[in-house]
Amino acid sequence: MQKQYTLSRNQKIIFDLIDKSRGPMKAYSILFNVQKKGIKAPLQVYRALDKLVEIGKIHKIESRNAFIACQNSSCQISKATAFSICESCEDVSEISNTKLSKYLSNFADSSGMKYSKYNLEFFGLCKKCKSK
Amino acid sequence: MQKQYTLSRNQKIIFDLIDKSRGPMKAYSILFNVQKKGIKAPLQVYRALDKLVEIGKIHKIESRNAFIACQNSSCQISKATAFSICESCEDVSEISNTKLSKYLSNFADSSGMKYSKYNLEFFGLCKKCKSK
DNA sequence: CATGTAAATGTTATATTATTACATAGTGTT
DNA sequence: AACACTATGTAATAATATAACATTTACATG
Repeated sequence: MQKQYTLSRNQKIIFDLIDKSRGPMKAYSILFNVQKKGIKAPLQVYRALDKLVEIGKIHKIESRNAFIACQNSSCQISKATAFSICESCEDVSEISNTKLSKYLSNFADSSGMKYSKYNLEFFGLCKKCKSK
Repeated sequence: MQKQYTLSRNQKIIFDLIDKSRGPMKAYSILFNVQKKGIKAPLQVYRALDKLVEIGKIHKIESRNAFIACQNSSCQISKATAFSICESCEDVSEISNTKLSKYLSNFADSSGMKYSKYNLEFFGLCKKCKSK
C-alpha cells in the first residue's frame, strides 16, 4: 500500500500532466506545457519532479532523461523499478513482475554491497514495431 | 571472446584515460583531460565515447552520465550490463554474475516485447561506506 | 596504384538538461 | 505568536549533448 501524500499545487499540475501523457515526458516539454498555468522556470519543474520521484508517483527513465507516471499501485516507492523501452517508437512501460522484483531485491553479489535500490531498463522492439 | 577492433587515435586516447581512471568519468572531465592531446571539442569526445560504447570497450552509467571501462573481458558488447553504485562515495563496479545475466537475458514479460539489451543499476552503500 | 567508400576528424554554433543562489510565502505545530 | 518545515518565485548559469558542415584518413578492390 502506498502512503498517501498531499501534492502541492505545482506538484499536482505536473503530476497530472505526466499521468495523462501517453508516454514519458521530458522536463522541458513539461515546462512548455505548464507555462500557461503559471509555472515559468525550469527549477519549478525540476523541484516538483524530484519530489514526485521521491514519493514514487513518477519514475525517471534514466536512459531517456524522461519521466513517467508510476503504473504500479503497489510500487515500493521507486526503490525497485523496471521498464521495457522500445528503441523504435520509444514507448515505455513499467514492468511489474513479482518474480523479477523478488529476484533482484534479493540479489547479492560478492562485493559486499548492500543494495537499497535498483533500476532496470530493457531495450528492444515492442510488439507493434516488431511486426512492421 | 570479444571481437578485436582497432581504435582510432582519438578513441585510443579517450579509452586509455577512462581505463586508467579509478572511477567513472564524465564527458567534460574527459574533455579537459585530453585537451593537451589536441582533442578540443565536446563532439570529438562524444563521438569517441559513442563508438567505444558501441564496441563494448566502455559502458555508460546512465544514472550518472558517466563512462567506465568494461571490466569484463567476456562482455556481450554492451548488450547486457549491470552495475553496483555506491550512493555515498559514487564508486561504481561492473557486476559479472552469470546467473544474473542468464536470468535477465532470458527474461520475458507478458508484453510481447523482444529484448535485445538491458541495463541494470543497483544502488546502495559499498563495504567501506557502510562501515563508517 | 587509382578510385570509391566508410569511418574518423576538425570546427563552430547551438540545443538540451539540470543546478546554484537568493528571496519570499504557505502550512502545520506547540 | 514563534518556530520549523516545505514549497514557491526568479534570475543566472552550469553541465550535458547534438546539428551542420567541411575535410581527411583508412583500406578494400577493381
